[in-house]
Amino acid sequence: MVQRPRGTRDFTPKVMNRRLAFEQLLEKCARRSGFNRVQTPVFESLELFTAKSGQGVISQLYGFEDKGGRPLTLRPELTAPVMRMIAEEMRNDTKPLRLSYFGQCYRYEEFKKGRYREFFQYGVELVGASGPLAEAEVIALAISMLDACGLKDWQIRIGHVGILKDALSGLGLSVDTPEGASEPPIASAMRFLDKGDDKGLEALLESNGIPVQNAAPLRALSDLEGGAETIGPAREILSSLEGVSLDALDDLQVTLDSVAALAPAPPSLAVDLTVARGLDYYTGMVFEVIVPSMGGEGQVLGGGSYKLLHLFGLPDLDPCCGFGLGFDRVLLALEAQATAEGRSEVVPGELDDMSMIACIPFNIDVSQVLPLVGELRAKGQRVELELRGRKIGKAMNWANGIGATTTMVIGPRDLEQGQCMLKNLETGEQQAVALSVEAIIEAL
RNA sequence: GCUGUGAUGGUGUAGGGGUUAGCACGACAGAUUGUGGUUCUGUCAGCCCGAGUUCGAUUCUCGGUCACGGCCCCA
Repeated sequence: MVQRPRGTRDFTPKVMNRRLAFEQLLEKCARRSGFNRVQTPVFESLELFTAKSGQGVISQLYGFEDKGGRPLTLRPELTAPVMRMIAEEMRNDTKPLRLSYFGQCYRYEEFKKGRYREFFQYGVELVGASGPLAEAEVIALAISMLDACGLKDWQIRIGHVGILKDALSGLGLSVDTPEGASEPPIASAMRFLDKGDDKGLEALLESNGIPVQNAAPLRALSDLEGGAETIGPAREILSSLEGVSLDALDDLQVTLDSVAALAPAPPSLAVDLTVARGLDYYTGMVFEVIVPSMGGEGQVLGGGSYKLLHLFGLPDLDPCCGFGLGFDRVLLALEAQATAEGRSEVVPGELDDMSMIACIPFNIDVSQVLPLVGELRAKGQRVELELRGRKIGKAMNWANGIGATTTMVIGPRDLEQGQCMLKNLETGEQQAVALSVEAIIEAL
């Protein structure tokens, strides 16, 4: 038997119902903040992603050539396509742009729980406005979304790549990659700080001619933990270092205050100056959301301020701010939470509007009920018609099996009397109702 | 990139070098030609793929594929 390709998934109606409910919930949040949905192609020019992220990404791309030999690839993420679309289609639109998107992305890598070769990303980009307030809008939306989906166990970590970068370059570490090295000294330093590798950090400072005693304040800075109150100590540490500006820290303070005013309070908010997004186009505030119970694949959302539009000839619109939400991962977290709490509703609202009429023509010609079925559907009712001519007992079983909430039995006797028998499958109550759309809807 | 475990009807599982391969759920049909979720009966449906060892492999060995984990990485 042919199986589905490695790292992909099928979604049955039951699962899809949940996914649609989740997508709609996210979309509603986005719309309330003024974000509008866009969509881009599933495949793009290969160049779009190599330009943004470098040649290194090619190994994880589903790349191919079309019949004209043009190098293409399935998209590995959605930020670059949206930027491309802005440059191509939206140059003259009123700024700032608030865009949301949702779609499949593809990465050729080993997959596991919460990590698939075909995965779904929901995200937003705020383009054409920058600074602490724009950043706060984006973070506040992320918090509102997670709050709305009912997830309880999560924490948001907010940082600012500029702060640590300024401190390090202020000390004299270079942002340029020396010959023969794989990364600039400043990136090495950030990695050592992130991993807690003090020896590596000290060796690095020494080899760059920087007094080793600077390692201690850097370490203290990156070890800072806590909420918004962390800004104070950070300010003290930074003030003790030579040639370091406090502007970024001031901005972060404004962002945090604005977020607190705009969004519900998250279960846990941490200011962490070592939050580093993977790629270097992030220029300012960065943030991520972790679900601790998910272990190694626990990062469910990540974003920040970045500069990408200069690649498309629109440097004036940089920096932008946005985030991507791991649709599959959040759903996994919600499912785990629902299981733990013994709830059947995983996504808020997924069980709403489940009413469905199972129409059972009994010993009559089906054509006699078709107009009624059509009218009920036209009025917005979900109506499923028994198509196999089952006897009454089996038909009831069928109605039960498809999850109908009401059965509508119409037999010869009913036709004579101009009625149908409506039965509520939950309560078992049955009543005769006149054979008209209005009467039936009224009786539901 | 490294590494551990596994693969039996549609689903979940038992078993084991020669078996009518067992059980549960399921779907379908009947008991029940105007009323479901219970019950009874019947039917449907399975040893991942390839090679090797063997008189004989679903079982043992190797390879592949797929699945589930732990690291590394993660736009």
